[in-house]
This record gives sequence, structure tokens and C-alpha cells, in this order.
Amino acid sequence: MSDTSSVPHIIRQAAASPTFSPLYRQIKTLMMDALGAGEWEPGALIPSEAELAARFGVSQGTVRKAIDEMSSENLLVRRQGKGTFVASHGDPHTRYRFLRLRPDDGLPQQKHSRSLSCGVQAADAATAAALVIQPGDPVVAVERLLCFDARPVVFDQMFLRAEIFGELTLAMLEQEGPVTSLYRFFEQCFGVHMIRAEERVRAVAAAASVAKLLEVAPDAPLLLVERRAYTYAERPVEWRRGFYTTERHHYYNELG
Amino acid sequence: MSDTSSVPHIIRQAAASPTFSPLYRQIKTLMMDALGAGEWEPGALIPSEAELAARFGVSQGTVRKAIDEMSSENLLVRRQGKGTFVASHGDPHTRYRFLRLRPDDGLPQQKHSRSLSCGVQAADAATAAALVIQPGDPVVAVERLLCFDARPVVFDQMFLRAEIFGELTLAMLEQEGPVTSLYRFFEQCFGVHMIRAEERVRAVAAAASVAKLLEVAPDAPLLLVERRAYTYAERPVEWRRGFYTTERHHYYNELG
DNA sequence: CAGTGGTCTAGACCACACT
DNA sequence: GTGTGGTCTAGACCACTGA
Repeated sequence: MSDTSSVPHIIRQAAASPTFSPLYRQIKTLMMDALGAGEWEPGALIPSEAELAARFGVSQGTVRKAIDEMSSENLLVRRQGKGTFVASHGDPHTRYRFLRLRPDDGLPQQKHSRSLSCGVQAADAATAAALVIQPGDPVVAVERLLCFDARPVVFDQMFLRAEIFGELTLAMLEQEGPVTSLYRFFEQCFGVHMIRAEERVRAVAAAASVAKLLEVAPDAPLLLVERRAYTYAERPVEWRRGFYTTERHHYYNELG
Repeated sequence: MSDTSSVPHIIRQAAASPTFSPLYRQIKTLMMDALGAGEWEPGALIPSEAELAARFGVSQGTVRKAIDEMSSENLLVRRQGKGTFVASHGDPHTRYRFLRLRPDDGLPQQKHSRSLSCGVQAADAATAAALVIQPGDPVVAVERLLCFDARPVVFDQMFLRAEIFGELTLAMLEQEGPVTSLYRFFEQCFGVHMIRAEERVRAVAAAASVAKLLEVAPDAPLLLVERRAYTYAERPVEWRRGFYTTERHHYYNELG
């Protein structure tokens, strides 16, 4: 008997079946499940292609195609000679993967952030809709100020699913230190890896309180960036409203 | 004699050579050249994988990998049973590929645009830098107003390389009709296909003239979207400054 | 039907990292 | 050297399109 018997989910059949999908996609789904279940931790080495091929009872080329897709989606990282690793926000390369703000002069700047508040509250309608929970359900609310070279540039209001982040406190955020990426912190403390996000950007006039925090004039134009971030299985876990000053920075985007 | 002799550029050698790149990448480069040279027009059917494999003297799998990459970069479009086609802004699917503005309510809206002016002028420093030409070199400047459901939403100021678009006139733009995508028009009239763009987004207060065009209050917050668009061979051909109202719309972005 | 892309396999060999 | 991913091949079969 081979290990193949432990993988009964794979369907080798013609596309006539309505629930058909190619082998490599089924493999990918199984691997996504493994990631979502925390079987392979962020940053960890996953089994080699040959080993996975044996485990799933398919050829190496088929496993390879599954990994190709996941690697192009930034879920896995291949390193020739070493192996394939689970992507992580702890990697220097993918550290601030979702932050699109850049200094106008292009020079790298020192980023650090300060957490202003953290507490559980009831979700309002908009937050509930974004996180796919019921209005009134508890969410963890965090306010943070992000500075580039000691100048305040972004004010963030975040709302996190309480079922996951319920234990988060201001002390934990402060203790973690101001230089670490928040998503790296979430990975390490809560085992939640953000894999994808959507942003909606608008121009707004700065409210007095926000203007003060960002040290700009009241009614100064700001970018309002609303972000919804997802973990595995398309599960939204964070909803964030950020106010960005664009006096010395800009939101950069590549259109393919 | 086979056709292989007509493709002397392919280097089959070990990576020890400093100028080495994998076969499929060399194939890709050759195909990119063909696209850049206008050998294969936007929307056209390219030769089958088997044919290309024979022409380049490699296996079908190698050609396939080259096409895979180009297709994931939106340069080619595969259609099972039919063949592989050159991507085009004329395709209904890739029509407004670079426009990230969406109505807040998510309902599709009728887009149409009006060209306000068009003429040749000398490039200022910023425009010249963006287009990689000399300050003072001629550029074609176009001003356009884009409406969603008859409401003005975007005011665009575009600067185009005169060597390509020198013959562009307001009459041509008006004649083309207000509903066609501009990039489709550029493809058909000038044979220039935009394949990639970068955008830098900032929040600004509306100047009086812009406010009037967009029917918003003076000093109303607007998105300022600067776009640089490239054709093949990483050649920048358009530099654009757009003012977007975000009263009923937002700039949408997916972060992978 | 013939022709196209889509999937899957099996095997060879190369390049890289560690030991 | 051993084990990893990276490239390339040749061939089989499937699925879709259109004549």
C-alpha cells in the first residue's frame, strides 16, 4: 500500500463531470487547505516536489504546476537548491507588501509606528459588512500613526475580527516595538497570515482631529484608503480606514 | 534545410555564459520583438504552438512556457480550440484596462468622453523626464473630460510623444466618437499598443478651472492621478495627469 | 472531421545550496 | 556528494472550435 490511499479526494476523471477540475488545481486546493489549517507555518519549508508528488500520487510536473500558481500568487516562495517556503510578512522582501505609499524623492525612509488605542467595540454597519459579520458583533479597534523619518504620514483606524484578535491589547502592540510590521506581528502572535487585500481610495478634506495627528492644516486634502484584508479561504479579517498625507509622498500603483 | 536556420539568435548553452538565459525566455524575447515590430497586430491570431516550436527549433512545451508568461502579462490571450491572439484594448474584456475608477454603488455606468483640446507644444521639464525626451521637444497635448452617466468625473491632461502622435488632431478625436476607448483608438490609428502603466496618486484641492469642469466646489478634494504608459520595449509614450472626483466613485486596487 | 490549446506523464540534465 | 528547484523534451490524451 502506498500513501496514495490517504489522499482519497483526488478525482481523476473526464471533464464531463460537473465538479471536475484539473489535477493540478485539486493539488493546489489540498495545499491551500494545508496552509489554511496552519499545517505549514509562514516561513516554513514545505515538502519537496518529489515528496508531494509521491504523497498525492501524481507526477512531479503536476505538483510543479500547482506550486507555480501559488508562487505567482505570493503564497509560496521557491528557492533553488533549498526548497519551497511558505510566504511570510516576516521576509524582508515582503515586509510591507500592502503599503503602496512611497516618498516622492524615492529615497528609502525609516518607518516606525505608534499605536494610539486598542479595544473591543461593537461593529457598525459598514464595518460589519466589510468583515462579513453582524452589526453589533464585537470587533477589535486599533488606531495607529505611521511615520516616515519621524514625520507623521498615515493615520490608520483598524477593525479586526474579535474571534481571532480578541486578546489583542495596546500593551502587546507597544511591546512588539515600533519598527516591526503589523502583519508580521499578527502572523507570529495569532497565526493569521494576510494573503490578499482590496483598497478603495478617495480624496477627502482632513477633519480637525486627523489634521492635528498628521500635522497638516484642517481641511487639507488627504487620501482616504479603505482596505479589506483576507486570510486563506477568502476570509476577510481586517477592515482598515487610513488617512494619508500626500504632501511628500504618493500612492504608487502598477497597472499590468 | 528547415526554417531553423532563419533563427540564428537562439543560444543553446550552459549558464556558465554571462549572457545566458533559458530557451523559453529567448523565445519570449523573439516574440516580444515580433509584437514590437508590429509583425503581429493587436487582436490578430499568432501561429500555433506547434508551428512556433518548429520555427524556433524547440519543443512545444518550451514555446508554451514562453506564451504562458506573455499571457499572464496580458500581452497574449489564449482561446482553447481557436488559437492564441495578441491582446488588444479593442477586446471588450480589456477595454478600460487602466481605469481604476469605479462607481461606489458598483452598478455599471455609461462612460463617454469629450476632447477639449489637442495641439503640439514644447515639453516642460516634468513631462520630458516622464517621456524620456529633452525639455522643449515637441509633445502632443490633449485635454479630455470623462463622464459616467453624463456626470463629469475625470479631467485628463495628456502628453504624447510627438514622433508617434504628431498627426493627432481634435477632429480625429471627435470623429472617433465619444464612446470608444482612447487606447483602442491609438491602436487602430497609430499602431501603438499600451501594455503597461504606472500611476502615482495624490490628494489635492481643486483649482478653480478644474473645479468648474468637474462641477465641484473650488478647493474640493480631488485625486490627482499621474500615469505613465509604456508600449513594447519599455518605451514610455504617454504621460497623463488626471483629476478624479471621488464624490460618487473610488479608485479601486487589488493587492496580491 | 482536423486543428487548436489544456493537461499529464516520465525522464534527462543543469544550477544551486549545504554538508 | 546529495538533494533541491529549473529547464527541456517527447509523446499521449482530453476539450473546445469551426468547417
